[in-house]
Amino acid sequence: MRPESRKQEIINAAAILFKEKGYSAVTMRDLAKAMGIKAASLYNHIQSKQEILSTIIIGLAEEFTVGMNKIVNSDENTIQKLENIIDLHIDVTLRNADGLASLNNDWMHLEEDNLQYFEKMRQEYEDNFRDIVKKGLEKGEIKPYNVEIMVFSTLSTLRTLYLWYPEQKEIDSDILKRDMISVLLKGVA
Amino acid sequence: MRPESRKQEIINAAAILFKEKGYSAVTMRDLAKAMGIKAASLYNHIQSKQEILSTIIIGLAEEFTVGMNKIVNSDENTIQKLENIIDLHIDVTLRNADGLASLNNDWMHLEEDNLQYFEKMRQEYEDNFRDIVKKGLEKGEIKPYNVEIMVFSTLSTLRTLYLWYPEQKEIDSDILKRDMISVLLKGVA
DNA sequence: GTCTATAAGCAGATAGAC
DNA sequence: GTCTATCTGCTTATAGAC
Repeated sequence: MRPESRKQEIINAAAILFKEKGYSAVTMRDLAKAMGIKAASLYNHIQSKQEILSTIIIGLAEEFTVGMNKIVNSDENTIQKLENIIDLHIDVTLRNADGLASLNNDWMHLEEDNLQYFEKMRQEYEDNFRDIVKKGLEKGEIKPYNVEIMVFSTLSTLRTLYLWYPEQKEIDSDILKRDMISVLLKGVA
Repeated sequence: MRPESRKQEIINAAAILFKEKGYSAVTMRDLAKAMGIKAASLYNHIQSKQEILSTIIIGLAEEFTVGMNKIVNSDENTIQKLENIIDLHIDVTLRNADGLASLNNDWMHLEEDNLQYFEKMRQEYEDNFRDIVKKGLEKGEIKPYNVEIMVFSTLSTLRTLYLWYPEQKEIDSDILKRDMISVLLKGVA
């Protein structure tokens, strides 16, 4: 383990608490107790509770934005692009499952500019996803079901991985990727 | 519209607010404002904020428990059982999408007995789902992928329907059921 | 059934000592 | 970098008038 800055330690501890109870239900006193210090001491490292939340969420949202842009601009076919999106979500989940809880459930507690910035990134991510599916449908690379249903179904599974994967330590990440791709693309029946 | 009791009106208004900001971030003053009265007046109809939450969540959890028990005890094959589970989730979502937000995101704020009761129902629901998939796999009715991945993937899509379906008013509920069954059981590729 | 007034406690955050 | 002490405002909930 490489040493982390005190600020990053606080953010990591906060992400765990936010995952358990949600941003609004976690107090600075809860967070301080988890760090083994008093609440006032936290403010020597961070500016506000809000700064912790925005650091967690915006960083992750930017990772997804960068990853999706690479996939969209590649010249692979539709199925390969969908596989790469699944890969992207699994990779981010393995690296920061706790933070993804905040991104999924507490983004609405972002303030001002960060809220707008986040919503813009999320909208663009979904639009990119939808375009990939639409083009695949036009080219006959995927089945002619309702586009919104396919996008929603896949995305909601990938977005909820953070809740489930940490419990499944016995599943190797390569098997996870392979079976997740199979289940989402080819179904279970 | 049949007339609703004032208590039920309050619970419905609360479910909408809980969906938007989460249980902890919604104050009794917020709820009172939504109802057009003062916060103190709410207590003439309900005992506590906690009572509102448990009424929303426990009622829905019991609906899922009853529905799942019927499916488990039927003599249909695995694919039909999975279709019936999809049906169950779509039906409950159409009837009370707002309440499902609390069930999914705010169950951890239940207290004492209700928390234990909820967790027991959720565990049994997941166990029943897993058993259906396992038996289908043994009988060769579904594909030999990792059981946990299939259960998680399907269940996370169904659990997140509440976020997405209210936005998709142009999709007929029969088309939703048909394509949802196709996408989850047969995949998109 | 709704109101005003208010209790009792907890929230995020700051000041200043060590 | 952490502490104690404290401010200010907001939280759920109650009491009692109308």
